[in-house]
Amino acid sequence: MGRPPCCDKIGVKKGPWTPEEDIILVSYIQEHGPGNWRSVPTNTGLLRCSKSCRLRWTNYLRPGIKRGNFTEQEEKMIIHLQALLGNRWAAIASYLPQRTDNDIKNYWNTHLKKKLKKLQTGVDGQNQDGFSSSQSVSKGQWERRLQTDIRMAKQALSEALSLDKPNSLTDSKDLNLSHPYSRPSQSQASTYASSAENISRLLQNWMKNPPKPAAHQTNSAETMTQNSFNNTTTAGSISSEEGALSATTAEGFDSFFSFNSSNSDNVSHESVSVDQIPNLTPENSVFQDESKPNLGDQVPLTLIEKWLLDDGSAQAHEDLINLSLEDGAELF
DNA sequence: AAAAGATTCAACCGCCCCAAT
DNA sequence: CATTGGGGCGGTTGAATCTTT
Repeated sequence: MGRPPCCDKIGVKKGPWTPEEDIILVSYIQEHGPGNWRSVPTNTGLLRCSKSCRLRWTNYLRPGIKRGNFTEQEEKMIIHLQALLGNRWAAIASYLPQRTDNDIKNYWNTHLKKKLKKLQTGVDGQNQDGFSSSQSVSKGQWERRLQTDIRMAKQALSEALSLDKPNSLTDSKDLNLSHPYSRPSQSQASTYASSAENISRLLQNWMKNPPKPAAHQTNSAETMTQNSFNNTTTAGSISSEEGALSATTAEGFDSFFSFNSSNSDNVSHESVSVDQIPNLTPENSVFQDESKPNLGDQVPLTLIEKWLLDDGSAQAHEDLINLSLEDGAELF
């Protein structure tokens, strides 16, 4: 059985995305919104499979993504969430709205795993990272209690619900709408900055690192009047910390995306409300439908943060249990 | 300065879920 | 009911980059 991979087709391009491809993809999504990935390669002419397009969008081009520089708080959240949820990176990522599951997964595999290993083999007590063993013991106890509570509550709930099918909360679709573990919902509003910001940064970087001779090039976008792009650019190279492009070129590219330069110049890595973006056109607002939990829809996040960062917060724990009863119970 | 080794992370692969037919 | 196929997820890979020798 099993279907052949969607990317096995001849003529489907693999490997790193070029800036031209990024622009094409972003332009298309700006116009049509994310989703219906199957049609993206056909409609855009991109020689990429639909999965590749989706991945590129969700992991890199999607607005509001924060890259690199995980804070200590984020680290702690990831560690505790990983302990709770296992390698369910998408679920973990739902608590860190600005991070992608891929990013978290990578960070876990490259940094946190080692860190924890060190901690386990290291000396007792306070460690260099600020995680104390006593704290983790306390967390461990809490996690066990949490699991037990969830299991009991789940059992009670399902018994109760078996008497009341029509409004059953086991209809996970309804429940998931408000749950942080839920699959991203198209209906969720977003506070993401426009992806134009991402592209703008990307282009800024490209301008900083002028194109190399055409040997590196792939098909160059005909809409661009510039030389062909440097093929090596994309990921990791557009961090906001990178220096500024000359204002004129930045403005030029920004205007290409109906953006003013202040947005792209001042990428704070904080989520930017669509309302805060002066030049955001109605087309851009399609990103409001982007499918990640947003910061405005943050009650569960706040609770779990409270829980993660405050051992003594029994009320937060209770609230969390209440909120995550259904999905949480499935975890154990 | 150069080679070797280590690390990082974007992208791919294969599997699963589930809605549509 | 079974089948199909799109979308999503987690694991893995490998090229690029960084660090050490």
